[in-house]
Amino acid sequence: MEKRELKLLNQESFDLAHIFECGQCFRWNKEEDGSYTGIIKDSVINVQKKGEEIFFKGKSNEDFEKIVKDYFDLDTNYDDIKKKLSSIDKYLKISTEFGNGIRILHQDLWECIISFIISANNNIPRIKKIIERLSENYGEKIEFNGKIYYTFPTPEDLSKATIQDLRNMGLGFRDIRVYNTTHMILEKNVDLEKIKKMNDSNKMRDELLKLDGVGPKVADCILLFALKRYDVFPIDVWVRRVMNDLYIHNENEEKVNKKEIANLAESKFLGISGLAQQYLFYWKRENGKSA
DNA sequence: CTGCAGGGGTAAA
DNA sequence: TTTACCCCTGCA
Repeated sequence: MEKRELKLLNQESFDLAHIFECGQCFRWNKEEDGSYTGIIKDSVINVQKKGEEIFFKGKSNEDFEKIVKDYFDLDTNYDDIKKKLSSIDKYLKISTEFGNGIRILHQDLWECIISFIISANNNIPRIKKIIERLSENYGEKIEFNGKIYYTFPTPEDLSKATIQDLRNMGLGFRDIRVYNTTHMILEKNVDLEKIKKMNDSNKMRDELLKLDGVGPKVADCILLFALKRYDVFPIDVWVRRVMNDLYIHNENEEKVNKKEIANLAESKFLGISGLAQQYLFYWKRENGKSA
């Protein structure tokens, strides 16, 4: 493990809070100085922004620059995306301004699958705690700047946990799902490497849906956050709320069916509905009903 | 202090 | 289409 540093200048659209707090990831934590520290595969990384400069410091065995560029999706031009989205209507215009600096992270597929299985009918603080516990117990230890961090466990490592072990770590009814999915992936009943090479979003989704605990919403989150499928549109309670408030106006929000939302998203959001969603979702969540 | 709803859904009936 | 689900927090 070696210490690494990387500095970026004039990086368009890069806001730490908006990236890490928009609900896409669970393992980044804010430091007292305003920077964020997190784990990307086997690397610890601290990100700090000072004016126009962004500093990445960390510990890694791999090509640090490559990891950062890939994970933070630096080859995608978000100014173009915002321009395109804000031309749609006033809500996209407001929300892309509000969420200026959001980027969709390119997360590890395996970690993303387990994380979003855990997210089912759960809240963010508890999701984060559970993922930390899994990492502490089954991941690998890394020391950085005097603190101890843990990588997210590999399928091999996590397969050592029994269902009872998982229950003891607070997964609740999700224990059996994580257990089954871990073993399905380990035994290549579902081959993650094969999924990464696929082109058709629908075929990828079909593969993911074979995993225990992966339903339509979780599958779409995985497609968006780990497989860079910007055309998918994960529909959860928040998205349904936002879409109803802005476009559908049904008095009984719970009666709005998913198909109606999906059709609306597909026709309206120019083939990048996943990105549109992140802006709308983040904007509405941070502003409550007043927005 | 106790009770209870509800949280980024899914699987099973 | 409806229902239970583990655990935790916030609030009456």
